[in-house]
Amino acid sequence: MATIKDIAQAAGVSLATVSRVINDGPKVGNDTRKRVKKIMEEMGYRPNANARALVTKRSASLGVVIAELHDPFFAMLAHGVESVTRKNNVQILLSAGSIEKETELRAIETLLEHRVEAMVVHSKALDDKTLIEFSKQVPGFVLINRYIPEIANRCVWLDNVTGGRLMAEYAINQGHQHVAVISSQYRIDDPNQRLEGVRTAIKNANLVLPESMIEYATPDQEGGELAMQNLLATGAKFTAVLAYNDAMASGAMTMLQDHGIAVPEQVSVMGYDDVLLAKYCRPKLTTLRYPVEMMASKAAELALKYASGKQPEEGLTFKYTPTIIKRDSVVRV
Amino acid sequence: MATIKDIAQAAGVSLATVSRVINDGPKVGNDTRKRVKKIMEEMGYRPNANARALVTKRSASLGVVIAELHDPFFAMLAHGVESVTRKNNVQILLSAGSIEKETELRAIETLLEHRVEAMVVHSKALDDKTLIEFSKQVPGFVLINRYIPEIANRCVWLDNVTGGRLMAEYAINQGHQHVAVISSQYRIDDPNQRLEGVRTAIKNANLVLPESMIEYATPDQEGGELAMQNLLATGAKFTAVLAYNDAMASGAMTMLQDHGIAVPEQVSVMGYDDVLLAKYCRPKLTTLRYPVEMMASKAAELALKYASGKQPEEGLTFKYTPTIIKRDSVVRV
DNA sequence: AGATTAAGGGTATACGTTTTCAATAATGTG
DNA sequence: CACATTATTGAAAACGTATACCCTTAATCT
Repeated sequence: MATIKDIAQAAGVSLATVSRVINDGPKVGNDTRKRVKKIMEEMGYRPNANARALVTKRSASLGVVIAELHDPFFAMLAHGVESVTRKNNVQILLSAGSIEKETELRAIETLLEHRVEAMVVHSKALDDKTLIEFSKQVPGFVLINRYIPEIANRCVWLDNVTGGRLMAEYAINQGHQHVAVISSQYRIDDPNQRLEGVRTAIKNANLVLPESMIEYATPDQEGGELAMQNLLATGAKFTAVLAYNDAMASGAMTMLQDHGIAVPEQVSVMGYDDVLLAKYCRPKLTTLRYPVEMMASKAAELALKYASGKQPEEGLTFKYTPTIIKRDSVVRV
Repeated sequence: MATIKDIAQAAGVSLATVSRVINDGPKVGNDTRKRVKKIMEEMGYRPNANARALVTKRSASLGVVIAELHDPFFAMLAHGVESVTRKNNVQILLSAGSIEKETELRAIETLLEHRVEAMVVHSKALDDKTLIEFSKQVPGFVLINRYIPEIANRCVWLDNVTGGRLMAEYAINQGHQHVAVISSQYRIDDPNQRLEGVRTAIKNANLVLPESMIEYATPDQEGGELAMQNLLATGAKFTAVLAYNDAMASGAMTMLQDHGIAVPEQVSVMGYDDVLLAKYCRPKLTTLRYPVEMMASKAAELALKYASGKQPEEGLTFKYTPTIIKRDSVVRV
């Protein structure tokens, strides 16, 4: 592969001149510029990004750490990031961390070895201290779907407590007095916060949520089915089910229908996240919209901004609040 | 950030020795090795991947070109690749090409600038010649979901013609004499090949497929709805619908149900790809399994293998054949 | 005892860029 | 025409790492 040196030789100029042409530098004559460009074209020259990153100490790439790509939620996240990196001619370096401490750590470290100065990180397994430490090493370090007070201005997150509250309030306003909850068995922040919001709303309405009306399972369709099966087995009475996410909601609906219980006529179901599947399943899911894609774009922009030297403002954070998307899985009683 | 030089100084050894320690090189005593390692740990040393790539001419990363991340199909593809790169300690460089010539080209070129020697490429917009040219420049160049005879040993692809045939044969074997087809309006290879297979099967069964029974639309749920609407509007009679993919099938089902037509009792529907949604929608979709994830892993392994110097065998190619997944959207008539 | 070898470690160069500084040529000014 | 600018170019150093080659020293062999 042709290097800058080859071009210089072929054009009869110095390395410096060629470099200036490549970077549209100012101090080069019009005729030489044209000549060099022509030769670059002919020889199929391609700048070496590694050499460039080495000397400039800037990598023109952004690191992304997510859990699992085949989860639609993360696919949307990645897409949100990609749309802004493409605009800015920045390359994406992708690492999956699968919500495991070891893996998340290695993912970030690999990115660090590549000297990316911008990073969008989705981490649930690492503790606050570790992440704060990383944020000191990487100017454009941004967390998504997580809030850490000490680095609030690097956090793009969803207000899950409010989300949970909105969800429950909506069900209650639709006349539901007996609600069941299907939560995730992984005790990371998100399910806890959503549950907390739900509890608050129920308390405010002077209703009760017995522990027996809460089922925990894996946050996917199978988990939703299983949780609903357990709920039905206990013989508990409820007219609405609030699920941790859309996949669980979908599973719950399937199980209800399999038991001859009509959704939403006999039992209403609510999801959370508004991923693709919410529109595809039947009945269409009433859910809470988590604007991941928008948030991911925001995070990427932020990361790029901070990376380019702009200092994060103090006392600022990027909080989003989910909104109810009314479809067909909830009905007034 | 500490460099090899700093470590050498702190440890009172030469650069070469430190480098040897880092790479588990042979010519260094046990005690020095330990001492250097300890100092590296203390100073938080991290090798600079760019410098390393520059001097070794190897990048320890694999480039991936796909269309759009938020399409579940590509999310699964990316996931398949990721699972093998993680095992091999290789980083993913991701570029989206959105099935546009310009964008796909830029995506590959950016990857080339990073000097990745392994690449898994999903390209539909670039012509054979261009891709063959690239394959000469990148030792580990592998195409996924595309077949080019000249570089057959670098192609991991699905036999779409056979897939289309299997699909139609299944419907016919279930007694369906009048089938409609919903295809993609984008005239890239895939829909054409699938359609070709369908046509063959119908001809073999001495049935006919009038052009009026084929509708073209965007390959998503909306497209499926629209296509079905058009089909219904013409008043055509059919008992089975073969869709280009699962999303279109799902849209078609929705529209049928909205018109009070029961699926599968009155009309059977078949999808293609077997993405997540096929299991989530109601009735569950009978579809053709496209083992993307497995194929993507294969492609990644191949790319890494070729990149490490192993020559591609002549006269070899990696063809996969889809299989029918029987669920609930097709019924015997 | 001298020669040979092996182990451990150091020196220096290369990888492909960018960028600072100095040098030259071209242009303008009085 | 002499001088001061300005525009264009070149030489060289630096970025952080790997490695081929050379130099010690001590151990082994004849």
